[in-house]
Amino acid sequence: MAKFYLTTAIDYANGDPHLGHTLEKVGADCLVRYRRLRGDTTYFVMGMDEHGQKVAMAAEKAGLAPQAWVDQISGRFQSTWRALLCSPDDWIRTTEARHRASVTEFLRRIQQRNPDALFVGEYEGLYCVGCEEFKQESQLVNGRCVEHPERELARMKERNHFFRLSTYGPRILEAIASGAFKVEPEIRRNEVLKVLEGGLEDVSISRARFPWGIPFPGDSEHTVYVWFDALINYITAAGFPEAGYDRLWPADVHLIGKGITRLHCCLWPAMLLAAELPLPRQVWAHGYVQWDGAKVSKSSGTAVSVESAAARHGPDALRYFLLREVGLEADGNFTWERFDERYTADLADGLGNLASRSLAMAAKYRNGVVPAAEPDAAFERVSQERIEAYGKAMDAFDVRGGAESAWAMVTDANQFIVQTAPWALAKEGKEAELDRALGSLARCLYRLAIMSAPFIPGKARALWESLGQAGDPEGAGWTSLAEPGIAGAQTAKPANLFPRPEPAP
RNA sequence: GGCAGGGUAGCUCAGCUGGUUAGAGCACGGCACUCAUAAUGCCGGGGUCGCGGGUUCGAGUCCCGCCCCUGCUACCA
Repeated sequence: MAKFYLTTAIDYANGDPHLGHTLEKVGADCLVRYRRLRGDTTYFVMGMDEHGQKVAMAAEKAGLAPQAWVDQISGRFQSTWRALLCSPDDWIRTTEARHRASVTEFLRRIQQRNPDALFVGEYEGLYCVGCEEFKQESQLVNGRCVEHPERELARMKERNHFFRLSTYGPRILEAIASGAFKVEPEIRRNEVLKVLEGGLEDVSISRARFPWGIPFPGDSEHTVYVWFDALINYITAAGFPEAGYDRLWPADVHLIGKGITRLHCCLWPAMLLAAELPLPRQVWAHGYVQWDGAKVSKSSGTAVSVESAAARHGPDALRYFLLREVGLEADGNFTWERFDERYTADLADGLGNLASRSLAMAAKYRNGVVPAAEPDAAFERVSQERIEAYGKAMDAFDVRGGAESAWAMVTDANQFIVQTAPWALAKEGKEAELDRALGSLARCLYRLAIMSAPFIPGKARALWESLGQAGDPEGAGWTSLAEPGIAGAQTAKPANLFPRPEPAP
């Protein structure tokens, strides 16, 4: 049994969750549920990044102390993911004591094992007194701060702790080349390789003026730079520095957004190398959800809220849409029209209706009991092909392909129904053939309940129960797909799994 | 500007090392069926494959140029 430790990016606690965050959490949950189905021992972590200047400012704006503010935000994120049927094993927050201990120990470890990796230096940059922060060249307009164009930027120096990132490029490059550290999808790997080949620069990892952070070990005047702090969460959640963290660490996958690829593929591995800890096996950087073609982010206020999207057709439907339509590779678009089309076609008229008609026939002709008959050979053969394609796609994080393969079985089944016409068999008294047809359909629904579970866990379970099965479909395990044990089961027609939307007045 | 990826039916996308009339799903139109959530099945209309050159017996598929889109271009997460 393999171990599968998956993390998602911890979200920055300066605003509410949006659809962009949602894709990642739901995508991760889908992968984890699939691995569970495969029999892996999974460990799935989500959480919050709660330190840093922007959080402190957001708290101040809200009239709250930082801790009170992040408590509130954290609760909001957590309940949002729970409502979307995510199944994390842990919820990590960077303001927790365990994380403070982890960051402190992580830095001490570097200080002990590779003291050269850390040094005190001068950070020099353009400082905006209005914002009270350093500005990057790229942030400036006409050489001025956008927020305070009336002020002159001051060239200032600050004593900082630095991390000698520059020395780790070759080793990271080597880890990627050897496959020990995988960066996916390919487009992201190419980006990272380019950066590494171009050489890394040292980075400052402490801040002197931002009290909302973890004190820098040995220098209480400074706090740990928020990214250095945040990245460590992945190993904190594994239990570091307590004994036994290596049961989970290294992580099998860090699932992140493409915008933070560099931090996860350059800075984080370098930090781990400096601390002499194993690198994660893989970073997967997904694309973004766009709203009508425009980027969805905390800065664009026009975007759909997660609540309204989930309320539209329920949480299962939102998960399904994001996974089927956007997926984890490229960017994808969210529109109400498209969402409604997918919902109606794939869920209501597709899976929902298939379950409805199949179980109605089972009830009508066999009192709901699944006949123990040899399944239809052709239908069975196609189903095995779907299962294989599904597994192949899901293994490669291709959730779109996985959903496509699973839902192709819906079409297969509908075709099978029309071809065999069980109602005609019943009329003609062809009992053996009717048994075969109904038994084949039950097997198909059984498989669909399992294969759809990573996407629509709530509805998959409802289907599972209506098939007279106990527990949840993931628990049935991968091998039960090949040979569903459903003959003799007492089924019941479920309430509409996916009601058709009311026609607009 | 540099680097990377992409521009194929109304929409989302497949099209491997070039080869007969360019595919799928959704949407749309017609027919069939009645077990089902007026659902399903079958058939069909629909594309100058970004633009212009070139190589070739033959090019979405290779080469050159151009246009457009997206991402990255390092201490905002």
